[in-house]
Amino acid sequence: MPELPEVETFRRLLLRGYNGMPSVLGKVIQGAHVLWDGILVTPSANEFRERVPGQQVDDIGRRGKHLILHFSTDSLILHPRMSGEVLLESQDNPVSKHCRLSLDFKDGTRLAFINIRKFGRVWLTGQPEEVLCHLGPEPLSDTFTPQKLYAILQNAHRQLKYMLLDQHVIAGLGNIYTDEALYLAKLHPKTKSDTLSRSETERLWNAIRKVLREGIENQGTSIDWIYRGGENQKYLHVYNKDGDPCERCGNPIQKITIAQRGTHLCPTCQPPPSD
DNA sequence: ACGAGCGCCTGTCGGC
DNA sequence: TGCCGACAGGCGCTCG
Repeated sequence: MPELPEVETFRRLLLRGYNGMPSVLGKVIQGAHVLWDGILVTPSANEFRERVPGQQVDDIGRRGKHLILHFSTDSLILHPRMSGEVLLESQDNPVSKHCRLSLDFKDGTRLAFINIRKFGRVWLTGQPEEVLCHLGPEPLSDTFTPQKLYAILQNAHRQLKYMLLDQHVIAGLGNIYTDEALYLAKLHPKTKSDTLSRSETERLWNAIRKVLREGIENQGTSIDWIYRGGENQKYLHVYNKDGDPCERCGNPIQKITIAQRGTHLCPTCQPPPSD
């Protein structure tokens, strides 16, 4: 599920508090539960349960699609992958069937990492940079400029869809926002990255930032049963719109497969590359 | 270097 | 109604 805007939404909700729950900042952990061991990359479940209690939540960050809870001595890194959610609730609530890991705070609240499909991953580490160092630049940061994107694209001869989904290249884009950004930029997803002109690159740069910013403003994209939090689904232009008329030209939106992923585009506004 | 295929999981939806 | 296959917002691996 979550791409950058959804994870950023989790971060902001935890910082600000929601659902009648206060912010998690300053909370002290009393107990830790690992309900499915496979969710932990490191350390072992037993070590996790021993190491976490007593630590306090000092800050919450995000890097790409990773949510980072900075504790007194360790950092807890959560990657929701396809079906992950973070839930702040009272310990009086029954534990969700799909809860894979949870923290009980001393004030009676609980942070639950919900993961229907067991694709999500969790790290507890004193060196978060070791987990995150493989990631490409943050697309919304000031240092991510059109010039930087141009250099990245010229450095490879790959289809744009593959390129944008690759977290080593840019951190945070997934299938929805990639399709939306390519549509806004009027670029076909099979276009080879190093064939883009400066102005096409600038269009793509603007489109990436626009779809991510709008996704955050709308608190993420909810799709049917997986994530019901956000409003952004109302504002999608191509994703899951196959057969609908393109808002720009009226021709039907098409769905094809690239990188084993459903890929949505307007074949008229996003003409296929000639090569 | 690049991209296709597959595996990891659980749930929903549509077709028969 | 029930069964069965296709499909799903991610990513790491192998192979050609």
